[in-house]
Amino acid sequence: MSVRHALLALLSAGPKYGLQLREEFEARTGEVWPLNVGQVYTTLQRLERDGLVETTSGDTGPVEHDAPGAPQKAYRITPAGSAELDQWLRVPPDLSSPPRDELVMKVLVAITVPGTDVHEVIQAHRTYLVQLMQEWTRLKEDSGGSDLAFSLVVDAELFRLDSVVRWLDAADGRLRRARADGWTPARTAQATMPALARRRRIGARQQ
Amino acid sequence: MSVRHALLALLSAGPKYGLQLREEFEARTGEVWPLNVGQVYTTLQRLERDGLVETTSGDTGPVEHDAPGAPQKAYRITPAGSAELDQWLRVPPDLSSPPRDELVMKVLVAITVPGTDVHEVIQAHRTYLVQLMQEWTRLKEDSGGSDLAFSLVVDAELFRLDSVVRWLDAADGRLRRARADGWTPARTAQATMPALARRRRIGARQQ
DNA sequence: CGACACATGTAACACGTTACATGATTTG
DNA sequence: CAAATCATGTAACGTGTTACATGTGTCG
Repeated sequence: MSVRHALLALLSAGPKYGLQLREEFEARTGEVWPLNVGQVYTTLQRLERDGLVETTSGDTGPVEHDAPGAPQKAYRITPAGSAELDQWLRVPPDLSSPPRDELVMKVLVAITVPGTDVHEVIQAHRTYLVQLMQEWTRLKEDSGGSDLAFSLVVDAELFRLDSVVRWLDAADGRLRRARADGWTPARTAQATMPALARRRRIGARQQ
Repeated sequence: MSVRHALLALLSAGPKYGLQLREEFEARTGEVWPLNVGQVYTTLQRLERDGLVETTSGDTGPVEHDAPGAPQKAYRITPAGSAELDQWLRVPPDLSSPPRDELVMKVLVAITVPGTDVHEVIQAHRTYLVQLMQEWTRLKEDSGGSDLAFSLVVDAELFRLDSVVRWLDAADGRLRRARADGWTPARTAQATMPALARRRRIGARQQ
């Protein structure tokens, strides 16, 4: 839902066409978040279908020929689109359950995969993350803060990566402590066995 | 790609069937990350198609009738599936560009939407995030740390939310400073105008 | 002319969500 | 038996990705 509204926002500053939206999107995100063109067009189609956007055929230039395939098909935001955009800007994303994070998933899952050293997995990812942070930091320093959008996006990434590293450390400690308390993956697997499966196992049907 | 491998991981501890996978997935994630059943079945189909998983029709129970629709269709991980899982556990997610974050997008976009007070938008989200963190913290304390998976997932969410709050503060400061330096959204919009659009505007074709 | 950049699309796929349909088994 | 639960599946849609197809304009 991010791209959809980002396009709306770009259009709120004036009518634009497809490729232009792609380039402005990437400029606004410091060239850090690439956006493939195909998605721009399909998203624009959906926005038009939903009445949030309309094509200005003849406004930014007298286009007599409605011939299909004619270049420079400009889109303009509608009042409904502006309202939708205002809503989106102020309403916080997903109040419900937190998004599934792939790295967190890996650690959670590594706990119960036989023959897997969770500590080793955690450290491997930690090393990689620290390295990534160093690269981003270097890029940020090289830019000298001249590009506001770039600085903001890189900052966001650095803060995020830092939080992941700190979580990995916390998780490592938590797991070490749990193991010291005599906790084993098998015990958990048993404990989390669904009530259903406990009552009525896979093999229960056999004769 | 998270669910796919998570299912593989669950199967690496022994054959399981659809609903059981759903429940074990949610148990492993402290009931914080719900998983809809439909996705389990379609993902299993894809895993089977890719040879990472196979159905054990007759292993966990003598199922003479291969009648379609028969309950308890158990899946077993294949050697190829184990290899894939090992890979996934150790390879860090997406080395390339950072994921598009919706909240970051909102702030970036709010800068250039006419009639929008970025500071106000930032503060609105900040307030909400702090409130969310308090709720998660309360839930964590209530659980008393007895559920390892729950503690880990909530920790991850708390670290993440904290990093977002700190980014919002940094962004607010950065924007305040930029504005003090005479920076304006319009200037940026101009500066980030793609070379293409600068050379050959929307109206260039008229005439 | 031929090559290249601009510009718009479409097709196919992966993943995720919600909702619905269909059997089988258990339980009141 | 009837209702609830268990279990598997499908349909439709949104979003995102990659790749390809198709025009149009410019320029050497």
